[in-house]
Amino acid sequence: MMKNYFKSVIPETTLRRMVYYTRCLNSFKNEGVKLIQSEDIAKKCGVKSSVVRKDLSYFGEFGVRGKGYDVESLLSTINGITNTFGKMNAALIGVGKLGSAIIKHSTENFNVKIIAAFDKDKKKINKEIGETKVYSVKDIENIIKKYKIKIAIIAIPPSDVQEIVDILVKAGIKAILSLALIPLNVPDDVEVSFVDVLSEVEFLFYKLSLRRNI
Amino acid sequence: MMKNYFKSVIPETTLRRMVYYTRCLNSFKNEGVKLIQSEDIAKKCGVKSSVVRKDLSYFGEFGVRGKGYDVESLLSTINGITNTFGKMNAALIGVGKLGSAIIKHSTENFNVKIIAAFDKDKKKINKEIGETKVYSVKDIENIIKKYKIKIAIIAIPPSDVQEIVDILVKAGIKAILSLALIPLNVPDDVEVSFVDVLSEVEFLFYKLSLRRNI
DNA sequence: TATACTATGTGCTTGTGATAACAAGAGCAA
DNA sequence: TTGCTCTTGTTATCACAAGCACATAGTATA
Ligand SMILES: NC(=O)c1ccc[n+]([C@@H]2O[C@H](COP(=O)([O-])OP(=O)(O)OC[C@H]3O[C@@H](n4cnc5c(N)ncnc54)[C@H](O)[C@@H]3O)[C@@H](O)[C@H]2O)c1
Ligand SMILES: NC(=O)c1ccc[n+]([C@@H]2O[C@H](COP(=O)([O-])OP(=O)(O)OC[C@H]3O[C@@H](n4cnc5c(N)ncnc54)[C@H](O)[C@@H]3O)[C@@H](O)[C@H]2O)c1
Repeated sequence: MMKNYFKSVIPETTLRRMVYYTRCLNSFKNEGVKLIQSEDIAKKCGVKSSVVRKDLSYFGEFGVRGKGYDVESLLSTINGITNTFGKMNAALIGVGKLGSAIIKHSTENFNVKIIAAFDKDKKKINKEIGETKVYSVKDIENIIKKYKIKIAIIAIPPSDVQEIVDILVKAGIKAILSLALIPLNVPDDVEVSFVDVLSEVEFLFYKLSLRRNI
Repeated sequence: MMKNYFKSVIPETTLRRMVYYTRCLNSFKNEGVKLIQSEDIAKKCGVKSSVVRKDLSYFGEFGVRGKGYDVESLLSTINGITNTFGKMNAALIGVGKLGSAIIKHSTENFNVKIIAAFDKDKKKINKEIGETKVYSVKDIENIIKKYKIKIAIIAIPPSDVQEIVDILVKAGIKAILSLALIPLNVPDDVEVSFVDVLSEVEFLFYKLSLRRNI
């Protein structure tokens, strides 16, 4: 039987769901659950069980037929594949309202850890929020290189974003999550993605209004 | 020639892009640009021009062959179709760090307007943030009904979310955007969507790590 | 009025993801 | 061992979205 280890390409949708599966598995683990079925994961994540099995099968065979999946071993297998081992260190630029909300949020979430934050406001520099220290933007390159950080979250006003992006790329950042909705100029090997609450709300407005019109 | 007004179903992907198209059009309008081509929109939104034309064609024929689209009339046509006319009033629950960042963000964005915010903290109630007044959670039903608000954003701790969701649904809310990552229990006619910065960051970690392994 | 030109709108192909249905494998009991 | 049950892993099918490529319909110019 051909094993699917690292099939040429894994669908982005699958990768997105993997995030939810690991959360779900962690939550089962914390409840002391040892063994689960694809159906259990599916219910908790709001997808179909066949989707769960298909997704996992992109990486290999981890279950036991007739039984299910061992929670702990499935978790550590996924951690091994993604090389993250549950510890994902990221940087954050802009310790304003939004930035500090994200830092606090990350302390409640056991996966992503913001290990360094940056701001240009002297009043904020050298403060600590939980375990996260706030540095000057001048130190971005030093700190990013020192801690070998590969992913950064940007939560500053749009006008300054590209300038900061250039610094981040120079420092070796390989993926950027921007909360400002302006196009970013980056080399091909740097992943960029955007998150915006209000765009999502607008989308919901469109969806509602068209629903009535059909 | 059959006009496509309200073709049976419009793809979700199209609807998501419509949000970006309208922003793009507004930005062109503000720059004083009168006439544009699908190529212009495409470049600004990072998609292909054929996608733009296909998307618009789901709603009808708005362009002039050999010329392009009239910015202003295309905008008002879309506003007419979506019945939003550029004014999208939403409510927000939880005026903490995240909530107040979103309210501020909405003042910088000319589309979605947070016309009412709610909190349970007495110190925050009756304050005003920009033009947004903060009410007590006890007033949710009254205010939502009074202003006929159909969409709500939830930015409170996960533990209290379902309780608030029930109140919102009872008050007539038809779409909920939650920033807490717990499954919501709602009737079938209520749309639910989630936004989470850290899930997106985890996804980027997975993407990066698998990129190296292929 | 004719001709060249330009960008739209759309039919069609291609690729990708979702879903269902089923075969295969593991455990268990007699 | 044989047969039964249970859940995985996989295959085959369906649905949908992306993108090409061109006919179409409008403008501009002479
Ligand atoms: N995508 C979303 O869903 C979303 C939601 C809310 C806000 N936003 C956006 O996020 C940004 C921040 O919002 P906020 O409410 O936290 O604003 P804020 O004013 O509270 O905070 C901004 C912070 O960034 C710092 N800063 C500014 N320029 C900087 C620079 N060049 N280098 C380093 N630090 C810099 C400031 O000192 C401040 O601490 C805004 O532009 C807003 O539009 C996006
Ligand atoms: N999805 C994301 O990207 C994201 C990012 C950051 C934070 N969060 C989540 O958003 C939530 C809020 O974060 P924050 O940093 O603003 O926290 P916060 O403590 O600053 O604010 C929470 C606010 O909600 C109010 N509140 C609490 N319970 C309430 C209730 N039952 N009814 C009405 N109001 C209530 C509080 O009074 C407070 O004003 C947290 O649970 C956090 O995990 C999500």
